[in-house]
Amino acid sequence: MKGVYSYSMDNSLRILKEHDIRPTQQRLEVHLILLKQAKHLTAEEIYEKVKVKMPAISPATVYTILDLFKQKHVVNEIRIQFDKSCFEARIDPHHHFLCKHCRNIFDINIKPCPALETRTIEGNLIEELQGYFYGTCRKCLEKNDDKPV
Amino acid sequence: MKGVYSYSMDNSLRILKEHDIRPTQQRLEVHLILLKQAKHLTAEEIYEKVKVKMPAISPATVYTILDLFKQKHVVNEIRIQFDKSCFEARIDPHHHFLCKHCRNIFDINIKPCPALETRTIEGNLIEELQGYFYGTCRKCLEKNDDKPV
DNA sequence: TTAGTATCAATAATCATTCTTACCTAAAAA
DNA sequence: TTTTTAGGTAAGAATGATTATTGATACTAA
Ligand SMILES: [Mn+2]
Ligand SMILES: [Mn+2]
Ligand SMILES: [Zn+2]
Ligand SMILES: [Zn+2]
Repeated sequence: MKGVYSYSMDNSLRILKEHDIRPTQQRLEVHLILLKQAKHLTAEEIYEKVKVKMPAISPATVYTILDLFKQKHVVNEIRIQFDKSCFEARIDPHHHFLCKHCRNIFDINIKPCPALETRTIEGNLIEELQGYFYGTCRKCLEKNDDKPV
Repeated sequence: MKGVYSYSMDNSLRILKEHDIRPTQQRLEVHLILLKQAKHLTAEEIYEKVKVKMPAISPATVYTILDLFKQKHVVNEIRIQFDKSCFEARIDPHHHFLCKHCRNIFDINIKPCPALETRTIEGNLIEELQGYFYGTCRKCLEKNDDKPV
């Protein structure tokens, strides 16, 4: 993660161009937000952030842009929460953890993960994978906060 | 899988009792359907099947029952499809594959999977996990059916 | 029996996401 | 420059799976 992404509009511009995405203002803004945050944001959260700079934008536009970004592989969509999607600029396959207590979502590194290292399983071609872990995060364990929200 | 489940109402009755679930007709019926199918069924599909025997039942009841079953760990819910959940009677942790072409969902066995063998990762306590794989299944590869639906 | 509790069906409500439509913009063509 | 064209966007309606609510019924324990 460190240094892989830098947070300038120039960078977003370059990345969009590299992926054959016409860089409109709205698309640049959405992409920059994801780059800057380096977090997992819902469409709603992204919409709220874009609206600060572009008050006229609509949620549907954000959804459309995220959909395009997904197809062009400039964002990763995760469905670790049942009721809504999150998006992130990190696109290399990696797993996620959702804490039942604090509801935080963060990346998980499984040391040698066979799932991440193979292209096929039992003859089936893997084009995408998602690993979701649910439980109690380290911080909440320390707080002895055992009951889920 | 072979022989682990048998498909009688007696078996459903026993399993519900073992999990402190009062065995109503509706609950037994939903459970039996999942046992018999040994597949991944949506709430809608389960509802349609229950309705054959119990025409008065409503979708909300099926959702309520599935929710109870989840809490009591007699079913496993998988969210490999973005728009709806599937349920299965198999409750030991295992991964799933969704084929983009034929839309089939099936179990995947990762030989030694560290994720399935550990209770904590980086200090975080894992209480549940889901591994979702997306791509082209063996059968569709054989058919040389390369384009997703 | 009777009060208290749990379950259920039906309906309405929720709410993230998608669809539809009309307008707008920017570049290509003339 | 003017016209054409394609694509992008905003707004609001529609979708559809799931959840909440509610009133009725069935079970349970004393
Ligand atoms: Mn991530
Ligand atoms: Mn399964
Ligand atoms: Zn936590
Ligand atoms: Zn297939």
